[in-house]
Amino acid sequence: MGRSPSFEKGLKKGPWTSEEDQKLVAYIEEHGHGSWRALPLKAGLQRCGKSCRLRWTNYLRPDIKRGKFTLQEERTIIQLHALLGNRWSAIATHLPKRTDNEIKNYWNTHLKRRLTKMGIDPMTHKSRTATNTNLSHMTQWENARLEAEARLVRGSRVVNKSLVPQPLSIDVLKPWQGGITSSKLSNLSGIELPKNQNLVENVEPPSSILKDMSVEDRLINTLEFPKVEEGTQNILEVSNMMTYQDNYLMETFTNHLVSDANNNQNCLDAFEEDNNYWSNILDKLGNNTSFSSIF
DNA sequence: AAGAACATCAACCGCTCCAAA
DNA sequence: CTTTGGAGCGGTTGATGTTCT
Repeated sequence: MGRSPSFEKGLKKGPWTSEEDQKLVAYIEEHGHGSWRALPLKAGLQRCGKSCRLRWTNYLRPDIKRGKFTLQEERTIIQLHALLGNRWSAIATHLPKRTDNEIKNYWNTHLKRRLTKMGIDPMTHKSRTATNTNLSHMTQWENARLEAEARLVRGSRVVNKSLVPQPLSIDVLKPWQGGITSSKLSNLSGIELPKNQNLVENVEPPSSILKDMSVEDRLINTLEFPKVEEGTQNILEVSNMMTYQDNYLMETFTNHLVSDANNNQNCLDAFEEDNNYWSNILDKLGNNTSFSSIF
């Protein structure tokens, strides 16, 4: 509901001059930015505070890395986009010294097009060829999860509606930033976890190790499938597990996409291995027919 | 050499979120 | 509880640069 800059008259727009840059940098280095709205007047700039903030955070800030994205950075962006969608600021927090604007531009001008050329839908990160059997399990997981959530919402099999699974995948990186606990996860997801719910403890990352790990390594090492004793799984557990598995599958798949970007078949072969891994786990759960049968 | 087409990216706009009054 | 306004986010634009014909 903030007042739009368009209400503010006589302010300069368009590209910044080096003189304006110098004024802004000099002011912030001496006083800090403080209130962005008040800054332009104090710094002697004919700009709105919003424009100043943008110029500083996206261009003038000293801790900004510019130039070509590395292969590692590209991998991270694709993986995080698969997990987080177009949440550029969230993605940027995992790419040191890169701004959300820069990542967004790079995605739109390079990565999106590259995935499209490879036959991958850049929004869903799934193959456009629906008949591709290598991806069938992913589709099953997603469909089954959505169906289950729909059922839960209708209340058909849930006693406590607070147990309706929330889209944990969206915020799945947040708990890793400070080590996950049951209460933290509850706060983040809105789910009130039952006391005998052991899933969270099973996916808790070793925080002492976690802090020194790259995002990629965290993904690989954190998304371990929790042990579930026969007969103890409930809708919430299974749905949460599926969310984590979706993320794991997407992560491994994008790894192969980027590292072997020119060879689709190799990507898919490698992905099949990962997919088989999860199929084996399903077998251990005693669900040999399909993912949907869990529900 | 010229201009059309395409690519890039800084910057803007409209919107939401959230803390403070 | 409601209102206000600052901060931040994501989508989009448009100026500029590069490649193609």
